[in-house]
Amino acid sequence: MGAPDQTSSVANIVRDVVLADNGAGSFGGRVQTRFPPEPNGYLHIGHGKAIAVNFQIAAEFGGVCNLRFDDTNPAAEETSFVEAIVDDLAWLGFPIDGAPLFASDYFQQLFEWAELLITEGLAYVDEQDGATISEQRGGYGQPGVESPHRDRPTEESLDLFRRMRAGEFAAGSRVLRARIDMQHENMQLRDPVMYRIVDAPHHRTGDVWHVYPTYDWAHGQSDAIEGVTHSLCSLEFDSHRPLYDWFLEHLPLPHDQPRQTEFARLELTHTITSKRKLRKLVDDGIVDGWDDPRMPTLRGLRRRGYPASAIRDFLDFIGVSRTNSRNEIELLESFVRSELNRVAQRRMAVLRPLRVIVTNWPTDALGDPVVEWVELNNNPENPADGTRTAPFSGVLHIERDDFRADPPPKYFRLSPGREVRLRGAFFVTAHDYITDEAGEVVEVHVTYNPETRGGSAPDGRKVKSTMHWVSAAHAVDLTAALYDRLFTAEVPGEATGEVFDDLNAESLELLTGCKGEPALAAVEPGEVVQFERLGYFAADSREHGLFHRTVGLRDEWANIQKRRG
RNA sequence: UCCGGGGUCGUCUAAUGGUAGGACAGCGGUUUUUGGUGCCGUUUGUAGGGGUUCGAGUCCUCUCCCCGGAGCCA
Repeated sequence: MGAPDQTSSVANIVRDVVLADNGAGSFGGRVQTRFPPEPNGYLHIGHGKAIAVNFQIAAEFGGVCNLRFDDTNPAAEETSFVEAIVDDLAWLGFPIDGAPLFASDYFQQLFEWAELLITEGLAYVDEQDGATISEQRGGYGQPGVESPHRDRPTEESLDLFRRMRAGEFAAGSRVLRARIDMQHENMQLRDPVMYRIVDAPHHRTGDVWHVYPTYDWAHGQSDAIEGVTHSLCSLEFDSHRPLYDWFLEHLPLPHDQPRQTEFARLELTHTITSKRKLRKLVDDGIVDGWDDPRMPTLRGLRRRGYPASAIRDFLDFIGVSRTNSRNEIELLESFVRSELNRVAQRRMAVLRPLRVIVTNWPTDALGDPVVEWVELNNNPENPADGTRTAPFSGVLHIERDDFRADPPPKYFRLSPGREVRLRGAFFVTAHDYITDEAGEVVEVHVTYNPETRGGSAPDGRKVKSTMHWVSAAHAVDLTAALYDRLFTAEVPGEATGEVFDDLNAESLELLTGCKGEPALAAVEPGEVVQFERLGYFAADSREHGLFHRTVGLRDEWANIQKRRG
């Protein structure tokens, strides 16, 4: 028996509600959900959770999940976002069936239902300005004040509302309000606005409409029109639920009345999930765009080299609850590492080269160092990935960190007198090194042992360290852009945006002069390789020779150093 | 201030009123031609006080703390 399975594909809170409904015979046992983004930006990791929950709960209960764009505010919405969202959904692994749905397709129905509410005395046109309405709403524990237009004849409201639609009035001059209860303890029920006049053209309906429904008036109604049974949303809509229900209870619905259930949204440490802030990064040119590998957008993560399957596994694992929480980015990274460890090809590269001369390496008739090709595993985790060969010669580069003239305790890499293995090649022993005026080591001299070709000694003796290397004459220069956790910094500033404001182009850490073995040419755009001992890097899908750090490797030596202070 | 929602290891998340478990993070080993991977072990938790019960994370009660709500945003 293994460990109990705690990675339920659908979280308890949501499943329990569905199960209870099914048990009670609600919705005739039918389950239908929807993912309702507003097309005013790109999807990010936070949306991923909503996507996973909605699509998976539908799948688990044999239902469908619609992609419906909540395009009720023409101000910031664009068709390009619609296309990108459909695309990102497919990449994440939740391709939609056919064309997406739009709240804007229901504008006419919504309008007619609004007329119905007016007729029944449940809605009225208010012509006070926003500030006045807001003031009259009162405050927490404070009474509200009824609008002077609240009791106007229904015929008058109907007439005004139709003229609002026709564009007779200026934006902001009139709104349609639900007539509920100005003394309600829940502010959402104090005569909420259903329609406002907006002059901007809509990305789909153009200038046909001059009034647009608010979220509250559009969302539940759209759910009802589509036959959604379970409308899953985040915690901040909790106080909207009574309003969601109120509207639906007063309408002649074509299906059973949908039920709204709230759960906590996904937050991650070191990660900005505010669309507003992400947009600012793009608008201010601090990042290249929405797909900049430093962005937590799905396309950013994609370009950074995060496998979609790893994101899905993570989303699946964290579950859903009503507890406000913030997951550690390390947990996501562990899923990324685990997938990449399985599939990523291994390559050798050095970021900060240190020249190594093999003093006893043979030369040919012309006096040039001999070149020998050695065989290396592409991925020890998967022998089926085969081997490759790399050229070895008398002048090499190793990582600067891999040599210490004066090694501290527990340092197993190269140092004077110490024998180490150069991966797949030979054992070498350092016997000398050269420093510059500043005392920096600039060159190390080693001797190799011809008996150890392939990396093992005939006498079976062990070495404590195996190091990666590249042949200086054969190495290719890469520009490895190491975007690490940028928008990031711990919580205090993150929530308020202070850290965000500190960001600038200089924050970018760019390392150049990276040397890599020729086999790198075989890396396809977008493909992720593991540079041994350095981490996982994604070859950029657009710019040749550019690599993004996907995620680092666990580094025990770094931990040892950290502990020593 | 009023209403609503929450509070289980450091972080997330489990536990028909019946042994508080898992993952990540940490720590210590071990294996290893990556200080990677794997494997083994291990530290740490029910916000607090009362109560009901043979037995409470779970039920009752009081207190404390956190989050959300007064857009013509979603």
